[in-house]
This record gives sequence, C-alpha cells and structure tokens, in this order.
Amino acid sequence: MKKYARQRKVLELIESYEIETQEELADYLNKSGIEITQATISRDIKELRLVKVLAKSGKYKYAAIE
Amino acid sequence: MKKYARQRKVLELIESYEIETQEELADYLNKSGIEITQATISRDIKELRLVKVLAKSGKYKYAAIE
DNA sequence: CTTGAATAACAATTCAAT
DNA sequence: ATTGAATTGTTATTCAAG
Repeated sequence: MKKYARQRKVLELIESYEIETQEELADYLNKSGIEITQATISRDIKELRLVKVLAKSGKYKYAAIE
Repeated sequence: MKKYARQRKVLELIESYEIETQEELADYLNKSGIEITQATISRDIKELRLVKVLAKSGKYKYAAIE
C-alpha cells in the first residue's frame, strides 16, 4: 500500500543495521508495524538497486551502492 | 591451484559479459579451460567482493563495486 | 499496479578430501 | 590452504488475487 514509505524504511534499516538476509529485513519491518513478506522485499531491493556485499565483519549485508 | 589467475579471469569475464548466475560464470570459465564448480565461484565472488546488481538491461548481473 | 504463498532458481556453506 | 559434491539456506519469479 505505502510502497514509498516502506522503501524509505528499508533504506533507513540497512544503514542502521547489518542486515544479512531478506527475511531478517522482513522481521525488522514487521516489528516496525509494516507487514511484509520476503517476496516483496526482494522486489523492493530490486527497485532500490540494493546489493548484498561482504561487510567488514566478514558477513554479507545489504547495502546501497554509493 | 591457480586461484589468482582464475580470479583475474573472473574479473575479466564480468566486465566483458552480463553474467547472470554463478553457473553461467562457471560455464565461461570451463570453456576457457578452467575447471571450476559453483561452490568455488561463490568463494571467489566473496573474496573479490563482487555483487549482483540490476543491470541497465533490467537483468541481474555480477559486478565489481568501483 | 501491488502483494503473498508457493515454488523454482540460485548461492553459501558443510563436510570430506587433498 | 583450496576444492567439489552434496546440502542447506536464500532469493527471484510465477501464479493467483486484490
């Protein structure tokens, strides 16, 4: 419904936390009161052109490319 | 065995083609005479810190982040 | 046009071997 | 330390629906 608001939240979340998977991102969103499934996260990530990168920690995380 | 040489080839290949999957990358390498499986490609991608991005074509492709 | 459930497709890791 | 086969985990897409 509020795709834009959700996508802004996604960007905010990936800046704030090391989010390893789309399921984890879904969890954060759900806890923020935004009901969402992995399928839609996948589509948001595509639209936002996010990528999964190797973090300094050695783990993968979602990030925006510059 | 020749990990470095292979990884250089990987970088070369992703610059030259829009490579969508690790299997596809494995195919290119195998055709270059470098025997390799998806498991190792995954490790190479991790070491090289490559990412899967949405290409201008609208498809996903592997890329180096600047 | 946007979404979720289910599934297919793909990628990361384990485990054994070298 | 590096790798492949098999497996597990994760993500993209399909398909139906609103």
